[in-house]
Amino acid sequence: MSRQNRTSELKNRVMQVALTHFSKAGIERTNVGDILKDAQCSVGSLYHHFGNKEGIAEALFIEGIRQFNSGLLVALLSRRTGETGVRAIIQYCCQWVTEQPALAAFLLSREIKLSESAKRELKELDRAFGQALYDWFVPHVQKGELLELPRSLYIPIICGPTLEYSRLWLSGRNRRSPDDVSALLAEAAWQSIRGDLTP
Amino acid sequence: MSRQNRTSELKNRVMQVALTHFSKAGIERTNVGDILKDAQCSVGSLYHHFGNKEGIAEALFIEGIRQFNSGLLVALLSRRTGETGVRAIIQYCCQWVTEQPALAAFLLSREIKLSESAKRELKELDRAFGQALYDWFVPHVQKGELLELPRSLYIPIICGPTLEYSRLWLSGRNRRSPDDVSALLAEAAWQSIRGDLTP
DNA sequence: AGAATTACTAGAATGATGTTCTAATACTCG
DNA sequence: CGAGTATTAGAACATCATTCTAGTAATTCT
Repeated sequence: MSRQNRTSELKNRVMQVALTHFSKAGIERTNVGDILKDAQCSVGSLYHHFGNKEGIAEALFIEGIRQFNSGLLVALLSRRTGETGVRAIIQYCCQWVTEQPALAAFLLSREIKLSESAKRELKELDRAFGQALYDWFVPHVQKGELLELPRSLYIPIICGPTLEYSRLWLSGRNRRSPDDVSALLAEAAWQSIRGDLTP
Repeated sequence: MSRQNRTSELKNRVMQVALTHFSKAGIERTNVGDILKDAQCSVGSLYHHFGNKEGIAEALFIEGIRQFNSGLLVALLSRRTGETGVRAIIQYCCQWVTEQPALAAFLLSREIKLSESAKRELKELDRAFGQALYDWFVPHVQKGELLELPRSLYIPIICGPTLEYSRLWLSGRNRRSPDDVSALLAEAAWQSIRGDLTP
């Protein structure tokens, strides 16, 4: 196997192992030694590839956001009405959280203090994602299918309940998975954002 | 001054100082030494009163939840209709977050890994709070003013958007404070939870 | 009041653990 | 092949969180 392949396998292994630990015990409480042992990685390699412990968390975080965003856009962009779009967003979120609880718990916990460079990278991801969403929304808002709101409110209003429910479920406080209640959450999201001129 | 008073002053001082640091840098990244210095407290005292660093966080967390819950109940319990109650909840949340951003940021970040005893204490707080809310809700649901939903969905649906918006604001990503947009959030909450038989 | 107990304070010493450093190894490309 | 670069390895180091031992001051008991 080429060096490139071995290296990228090592990095993936480290990230997987780290995710398991982080989502179980949080970043602070998982110690580097355990990651090294479980991923069969040396101190030197780890610090060469990730810089420090938070570097692993950053890589996981950015990768997770990237994956979530792109999946959401796929689910959304083919929808032709405000209502089907909003419902698709909620369904996607519920399914995503339910299917990868560890990654979801990690992304939803605000435990990571990002470095400046990670912040920049994430800001750019956010900007592009927000723009893509916005572009999808505008025509439906203009038609009156969806409420006109300050731009920064769309995501909280539509996704807030789902994210909050997900946090509760992930922390073990609710029995039914987000996927189990996605229809109710979708209905609530739709009612809160529908415009006056719904077809 | 009596010893009791001096001691409780010290504990408050430590908690205030710790909150400042925690909300600025997170629990992991604030070091005990700084808290000791800023609060003029000795190592021995701190560990005597709080057990360890997380102990301070726990005390802050529980105290914050207690304060938030009781204020919310005061705001809610005097309302006589589903609509005014729901709007009061949102307004209270927005105001609370806007007025004490440091405490809000700390409570909304899921950084704390609670000890078993703290978990128990918090669970009891949660139970009592949930019960009080539920008791207020039931009659309005029965009248058809509010939707009938699984119990675990009321809080996420009503408060989700507000909490999500608050998180974004607290992390510096939105200019307008929750209090500035509370009317919009209240309207969204109301639309998502109103029943079919609204008076 | 005086003695005994308890609550609290103090800071030096310890230990765990994240990170750096130096050196060695293996791959790649000219 | 040989020079340069990416990667690996683990010992050494540095930084804290925490523990320990000893002391002081308040409170309770007799």
